[in-house]
Amino acid sequence: MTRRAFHHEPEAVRQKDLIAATLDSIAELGLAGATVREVSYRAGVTPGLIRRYFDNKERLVAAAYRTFIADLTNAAAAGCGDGPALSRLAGLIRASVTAPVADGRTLSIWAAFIGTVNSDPVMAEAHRDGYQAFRDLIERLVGEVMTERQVAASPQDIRRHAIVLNALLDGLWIEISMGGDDFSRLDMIRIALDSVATLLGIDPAEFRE
Amino acid sequence: MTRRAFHHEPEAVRQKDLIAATLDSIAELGLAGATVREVSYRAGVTPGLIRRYFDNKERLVAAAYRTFIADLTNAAAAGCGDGPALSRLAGLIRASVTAPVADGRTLSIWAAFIGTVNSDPVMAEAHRDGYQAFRDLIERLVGEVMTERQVAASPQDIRRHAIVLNALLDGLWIEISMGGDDFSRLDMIRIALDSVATLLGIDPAEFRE
DNA sequence: ACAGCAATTAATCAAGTGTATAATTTGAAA
DNA sequence: TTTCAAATTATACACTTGATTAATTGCTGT
Repeated sequence: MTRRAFHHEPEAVRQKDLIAATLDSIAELGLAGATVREVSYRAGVTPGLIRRYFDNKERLVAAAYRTFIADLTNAAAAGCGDGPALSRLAGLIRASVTAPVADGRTLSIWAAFIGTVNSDPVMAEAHRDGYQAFRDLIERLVGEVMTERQVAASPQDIRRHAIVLNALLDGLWIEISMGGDDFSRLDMIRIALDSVATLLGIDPAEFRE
Repeated sequence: MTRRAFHHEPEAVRQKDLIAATLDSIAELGLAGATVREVSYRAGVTPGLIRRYFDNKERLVAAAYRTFIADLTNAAAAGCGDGPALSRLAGLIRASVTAPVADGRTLSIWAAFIGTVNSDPVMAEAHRDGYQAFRDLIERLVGEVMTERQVAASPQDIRRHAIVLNALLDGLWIEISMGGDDFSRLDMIRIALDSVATLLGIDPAEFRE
């Protein structure tokens, strides 16, 4: 009997593949379905190999969470581009309510992770690190919009606006991603843009590009 | 050797206790920690007993989800009371951003469940049933507010407002429940009320009771 | 008081889990 | 071509999981 053929891969590639397989497993089978065997099978390797690249399964899952949150934040931020702050904000909003940021797969993975944060200190740390980034991004953007429009706004005002905007975007993202209602007939991008404009005291007409 | 003493309980009581134990386990240990043994231990019974009241562990978890969502919706709706639609809406908002609706335990359970909806058809059904209730509640309330204020609003307008309001409340609920930032210095109730008022085109001053 | 049934426990099982380790293969260096 | 460390596989182990079943207990009606 002969062993299955294999070939060496750089550490970075194997880690990336294992993390991708982990996220796929979680999305399709839930967190409970992301077993060592399932993940290794999807990554095209043998279960034992995982432990060469990650100390624990726990570490693998935590690494997958970090990657996931970073990718998600980047995907949202990628909608910003450059230009005036107002149009960057519009880009962020548009990206937040459309795929690939807003879709069922993303929500499933996110929820599975959030559900563990309370009981798993390792996950809690990974969470705290990654989640602040999005909040900071929005707060900075709101501040720039205010100065750009020469609106006097105290740091407290900006912070309040950022909290509310972040909440609205999170909520819209969840509603769209869950897909319970059919939003097909609705232009969710316009709804999001108009709502944000209203909250910031901006004429919605200025906000549509 | 003697067996442990026990006493009979009505079916409804045992089911309620088992569901409560399930939710406690999920909140404190995550969904993976809600094992048959852990749940039965917390409920003060033996693992085998679960199967007399629930066909599967899957059914138990799904039943726990139904109970959880129903209680959550009721807790939020309980803030409404009666009176003018505007003050009922304010009550709903206040309840949504304060404990026990908005707290870490609730969020953990919610997220754990949502993370399974995509991969578990039984959970998906339980989800779809329960989640519509909150949306309908908000939509009805928005409609009543509009007629009360004699503002002309088409069903589409009301629906749009309900979607946005629901998203904002969901998002604020999540942010507060996650507790990453310290909102201790901020009056989140006022922030929520002001934001909703702005979105509905109502003078925020009218909204504070 | 007691008979009988339903409720509950205790013990067990097969399957699946994460982990550990020895045996094997690969690929690059000499 | 040969060598040899590193990467990968295969196998095994101890443990936990959900489920099953027989034995026992509590309770209610008579």
